[in-house]
Amino acid sequence: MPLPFDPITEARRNWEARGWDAVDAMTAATSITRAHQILLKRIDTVLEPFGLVFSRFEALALLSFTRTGALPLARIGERLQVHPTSVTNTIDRLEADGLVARVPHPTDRRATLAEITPAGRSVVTDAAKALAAEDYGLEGMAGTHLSTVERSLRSLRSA
Amino acid sequence: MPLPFDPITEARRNWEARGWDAVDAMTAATSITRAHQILLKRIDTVLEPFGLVFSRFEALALLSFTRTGALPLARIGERLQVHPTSVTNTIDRLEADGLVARVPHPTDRRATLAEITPAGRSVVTDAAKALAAEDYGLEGMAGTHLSTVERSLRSLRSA
DNA sequence: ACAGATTACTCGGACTTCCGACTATCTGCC
DNA sequence: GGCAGATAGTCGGAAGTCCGAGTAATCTGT
Repeated sequence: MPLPFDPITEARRNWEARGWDAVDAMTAATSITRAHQILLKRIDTVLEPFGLVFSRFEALALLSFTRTGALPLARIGERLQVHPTSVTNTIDRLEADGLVARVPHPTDRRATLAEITPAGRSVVTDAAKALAAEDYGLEGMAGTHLSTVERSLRSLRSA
Repeated sequence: MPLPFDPITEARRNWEARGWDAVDAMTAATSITRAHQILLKRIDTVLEPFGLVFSRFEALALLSFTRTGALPLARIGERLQVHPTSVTNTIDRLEADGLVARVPHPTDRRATLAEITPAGRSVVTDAAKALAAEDYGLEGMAGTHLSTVERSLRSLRSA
């Protein structure tokens, strides 16, 4: 089933043979794309028994960290770096499962707060343990590489 | 518009304060997810004038590297690590735009080859130049980090 | 030779994400 | 005050990905 060679190493060879530019950048971009594919699949597999996917888990975790357990949807979108409509969809699902509740913002009538429920706290705690037990899908990676990746990618997201 | 702090650094702080495990793995996983979001958006923006998205560009580039300019769909899926139905969809789009053509496999009547057209070769060459000019969306990253990321992620995809 | 397993591709459906557009509300500035 | 512009959330639609299932063709073992 697995290929007898690494597709990215092979792609790099082709790129170089063709004389195309920015080979290092291409290789890095492709690596990040593949890593994301693999990671998301593994994480969602772990999360599946909890009725979650990664984006919903992230939202739930974020809410669980707040002082009051609630946040306006717009703030969730900023933190998770996703489009407002994605937040609406995410919260819709979490609300349908009883893990969060929409409550009106006390002073701003435009805004809606998503508030984590006791069930939500319970689920997110269990799910976090399950993910930690699987190293968030990164089991194949040496520990030193974990912080290296984070450090190297920091400049990308700050830009 | 931009947050006054790094959401991932902030998340890490929360994880630690909560006493959750595998903090390094969580941070790395989240970093990869965000990097992918940013990257894909930048790349697709560059590719948009060519009527491409990254997955279609990758397929086209792969075909352009083959000896005959053609490959069975299944082989494309292996190389790009995507589901067979995604390949069908990708090739559908490329075919509709006249960048590839489906031709029957000469000896295996189950298989279909996707063959790059002259128009496809022209587009992929131009698109590759445009992407290289933007460093594949990785402009914010120092050169040394590019190979570091690729090396660190290699163990993940081989597993 | 031939039945069963495997492989290749496609279709329909479910999900997630984004964009554009729209309503409601708030804010700043004259 | 009041109006222009920004901000909050939702809806409809487009696109991409995956999974399960189905059809067709090829391969394998006895």
